[in-house]
Amino acid sequence: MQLGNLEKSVLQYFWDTDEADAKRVHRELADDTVRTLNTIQSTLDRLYKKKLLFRNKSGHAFIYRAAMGKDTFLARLVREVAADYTDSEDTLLAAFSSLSAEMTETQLQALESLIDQRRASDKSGK
Amino acid sequence: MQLGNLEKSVLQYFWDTDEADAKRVHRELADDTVRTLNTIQSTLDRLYKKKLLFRNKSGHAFIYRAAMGKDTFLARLVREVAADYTDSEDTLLAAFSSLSAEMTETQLQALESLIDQRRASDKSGK
DNA sequence: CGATAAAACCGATTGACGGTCGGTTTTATC
DNA sequence: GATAAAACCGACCGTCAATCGGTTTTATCG
Repeated sequence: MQLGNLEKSVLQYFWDTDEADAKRVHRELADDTVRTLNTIQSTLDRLYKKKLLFRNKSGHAFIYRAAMGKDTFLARLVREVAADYTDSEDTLLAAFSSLSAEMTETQLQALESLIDQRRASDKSGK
Repeated sequence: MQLGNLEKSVLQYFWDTDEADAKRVHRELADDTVRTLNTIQSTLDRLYKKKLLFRNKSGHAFIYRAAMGKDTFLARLVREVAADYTDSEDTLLAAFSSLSAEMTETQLQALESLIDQRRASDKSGK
């Protein structure tokens, strides 16, 4: 899932903002001095077709919202990238292993507590 | 660093093969029935300009070799992808954290031994 | 040293795809 | 049913990988 710059900005926008229609995105997105509302609409539509945004109509306009959280999306991207370069089913581990080679001790520790948190939430919630 | 399909195949080839010239890559790469030697040469050149392959001349031809191992490259890609979506300096951790949410207990354990290995090699080697 | 063959290099073309909009059609609403 | 708002369509541009024909460079050998 390779995205263009505007697509990235818009997605980012929806990770900070629950929902918005094209007009609002156009108004609030940082550097929209140049862009037309139409451009924003196209981008919204492209992201919708890529299933990265949900939408439903309200009055005249579609209201959009992110289809998944940033974390989920990031994880998906990373898995995708890794899958492009590893045959094994364990692309996750492959990605981790290559990354861990560059981590500092502090980061390794942070990672360990991440793992622990993960286990804790498995036990309690759900 | 976005790569096309042929570029990926060629890179993959050089992770299995120490060095080769265009002719050999063309001959040995799986589905080269269609492609011209020229196409391979272009791709080699593109990868060279992207600094993903080294090369030096031997006789008429350039001999190419991978500029970095697969793991290093993968790590770089993952960091790049993550950096596109996180402001923080800690894109590595961000990527890890999103991925860890999807890992099984077995994988978590594998990850932990990875961390230990990493520490062990820090102590001894280097 | 100059012919020759091999390979590099150059440039053109095609196909995707994102960004950008103008213009037309659809549609909610009064 | 008129109207205004928004969706939708289609076109064009820029970028980039893939592809390859043709020209230039160059290593080598007689």
